[in-house]
Amino acid sequence: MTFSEENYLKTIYHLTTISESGVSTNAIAEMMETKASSVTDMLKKLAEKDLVNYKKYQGVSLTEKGKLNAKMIVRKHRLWEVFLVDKLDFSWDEVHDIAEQLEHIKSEKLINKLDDFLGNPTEDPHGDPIPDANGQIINTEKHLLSELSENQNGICVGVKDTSPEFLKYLDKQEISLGSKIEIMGKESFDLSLKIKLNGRELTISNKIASNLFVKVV
Amino acid sequence: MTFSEENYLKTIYHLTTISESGVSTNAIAEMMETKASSVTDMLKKLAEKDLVNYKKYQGVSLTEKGKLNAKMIVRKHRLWEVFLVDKLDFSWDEVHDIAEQLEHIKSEKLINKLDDFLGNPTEDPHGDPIPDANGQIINTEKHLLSELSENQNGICVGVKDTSPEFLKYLDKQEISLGSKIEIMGKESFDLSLKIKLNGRELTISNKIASNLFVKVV
DNA sequence: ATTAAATTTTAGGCAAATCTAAAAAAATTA
DNA sequence: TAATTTTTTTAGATTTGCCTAAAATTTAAT
Repeated sequence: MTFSEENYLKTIYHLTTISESGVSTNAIAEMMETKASSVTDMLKKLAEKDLVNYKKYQGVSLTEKGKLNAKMIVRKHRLWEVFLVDKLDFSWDEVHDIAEQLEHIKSEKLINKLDDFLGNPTEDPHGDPIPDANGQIINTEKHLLSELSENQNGICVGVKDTSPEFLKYLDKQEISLGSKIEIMGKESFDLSLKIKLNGRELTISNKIASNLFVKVV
Repeated sequence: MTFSEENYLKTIYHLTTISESGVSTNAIAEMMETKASSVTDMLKKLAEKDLVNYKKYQGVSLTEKGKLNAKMIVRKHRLWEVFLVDKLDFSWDEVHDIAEQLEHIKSEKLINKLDDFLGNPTEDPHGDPIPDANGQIINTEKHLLSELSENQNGICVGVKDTSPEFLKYLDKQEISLGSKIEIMGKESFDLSLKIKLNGRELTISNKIASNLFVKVV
């Protein structure tokens, strides 16, 4: 499989997990910052290889084969991210672009040895699940912090927005995966939250709270 | 720089270190298992980018810029090999093909952090020197084991032939980097050597001895 | 010094992945 | 439902990297 084919597969996979239904040509084009006509070309090629179900004008979905391939790419991407953060001491806002390259390295043995070396992690530095060697994914129940009500407690398990800007903000506030968050109060006017984090009280906007995933405890 | 350009640069670099003089189109084609006409095409492109000095029918050499680029690719290749062997527990005959892919990952920060993580090694698992971040190479004086005479001692510092077959043979004989080798005797008929290795005596052919680099002690 | 052989380059083509512009189909709206 | 808008596909070019076959150049041999 070429890099380009892998990138299309990954994009279709991500779009499917967001909306479940068939994926449109335009949605793919937009996410990949390419033209719809280029997408059509590639979809034909992927259909030829039995990686997607494609019918003209009808949108596209992954076949089982395609889904497994996509999961393996996601697996590689997220394992490399763990490597970069845990072993090479990158911060979580820096790793995406490098992992984007590393995810295309072809060697099953490599990725499985890397998995062991990292201690078989189940989540990447952003809290997203890492598929195992068979494509199995363990999903921890997660909620947006903004959905919790007063006096509920959560542990930060992931982010919705993964942009460097947001991640840097979190670093500044010392919010990271595993942080324990208590909802002290919710301002009904703007939905901002007063929370207790690492023993310290602070206020965060609804925009922040709706991009933080927590596990309710 | 594309993968293909990087591969050409690396090939020219390796051919230059072997023979010093200008590199011929055919030599490149042979090493890369491609056609001479393809090489010509690429040489024009590299010359355009000021990475090689190229005159029709006159062979090619690297510019300073080209040489530095090539060294950085070699640096990446060899650091990744160290990672694979030291951290992921690959054996030295398995790492070449994977490193061949990893060497094209683009991120200076990544490679320098990897370098630190590995403890700034100066040699790869085959004993070949690793250029530093500035392209500087520390060359240890090395000789072929076959060039030593009776009663001289050496420490294995590298291999000339890096084929999996040869490397597996060495593993079987328990010869690795750092092994101390004493020349007990040399058979004038076939130039085979009787050596002492890790306290144990064994006989090796001239073919083996002329593919093992040692540091004389 | 010619001729023959080997090397290298040019010319023309092909496949992958992209693009623009135009045509076709589907969805939306009046 | 008919017209309009949006989405999607097709048609035709372009670029990169490769190929084959033929021409040009250099090297070697007689």
